[in-house]
Amino acid sequence: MGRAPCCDKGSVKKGPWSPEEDMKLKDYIHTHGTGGNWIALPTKAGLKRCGKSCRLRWLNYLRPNIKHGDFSDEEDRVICALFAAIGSRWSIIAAQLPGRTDNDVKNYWNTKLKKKQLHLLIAAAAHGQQYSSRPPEPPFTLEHHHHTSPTSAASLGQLLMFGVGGGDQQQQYMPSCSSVDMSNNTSAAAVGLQESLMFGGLEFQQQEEHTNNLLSPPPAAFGNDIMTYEHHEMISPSGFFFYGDGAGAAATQEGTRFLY
DNA sequence: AAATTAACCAACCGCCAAAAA
DNA sequence: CTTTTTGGCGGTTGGTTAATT
Repeated sequence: MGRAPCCDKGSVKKGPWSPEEDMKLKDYIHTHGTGGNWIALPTKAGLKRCGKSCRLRWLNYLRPNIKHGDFSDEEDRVICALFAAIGSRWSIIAAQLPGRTDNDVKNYWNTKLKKKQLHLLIAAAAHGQQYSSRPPEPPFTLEHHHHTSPTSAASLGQLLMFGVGGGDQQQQYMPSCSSVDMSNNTSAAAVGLQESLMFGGLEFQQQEEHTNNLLSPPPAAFGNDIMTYEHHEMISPSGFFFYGDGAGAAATQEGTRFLY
């Protein structure tokens, strides 16, 4: 038996929000706040909506200082770099972009940026050049609230990025600490890894099983040295080929191999 | 001009973890 | 300590608009 639904599906309205509903929600929150209880809020606000729906509407659209419209080049770079480092942790990525929501960033990545980056990669391949995308200027901070798995794509990225240069081994593999300050890591190696992981991140996300293989044996068996990862390979269903050669992961397509 | 396809994005769904009971 | 509730997250869907045939 599954969990009880958070609200009566039959009596709540679904679909797009009307201006009237928006007004009701806005007015209520402006005068009463959220009250720390989204489930109870719609009833109090006179809305026939699920609490989760209200929360989403408020966070993604109605709350103040939401930025809509085109993303800047700098925002592109932040998204790409963070995606490479931590994967599809949209809430964390969005937290680095004032006024942007996780939904917004996610949509932007899935519909535009992913393709844009792919085209850049292919264009670079056609000219026999190394792909280059300047990472964002440090410092920015990664708040890490939800630790998933030490072998997840996110952890892989963090491990590779933050593990360079030694440090506490447990923290490298279990990045459940409250924050990781990237300004502490300005080594050329880290920047190179950040760039080279960019396209690995694209597919690593969907390849947890493969990633687990990539990272075996288990973390406890590894030292601080990133070179431990050399010569692990994987192939994604999309045809991209990933491998770690000790200098970072790389992506190839249609027989073209990039070396960093 | 109409039909079809692609792109975009708001919103929903289900899962997970933390908090509360 | 266990169970239930809630908030938050990421993946996905479906409606709308734009572009193409």
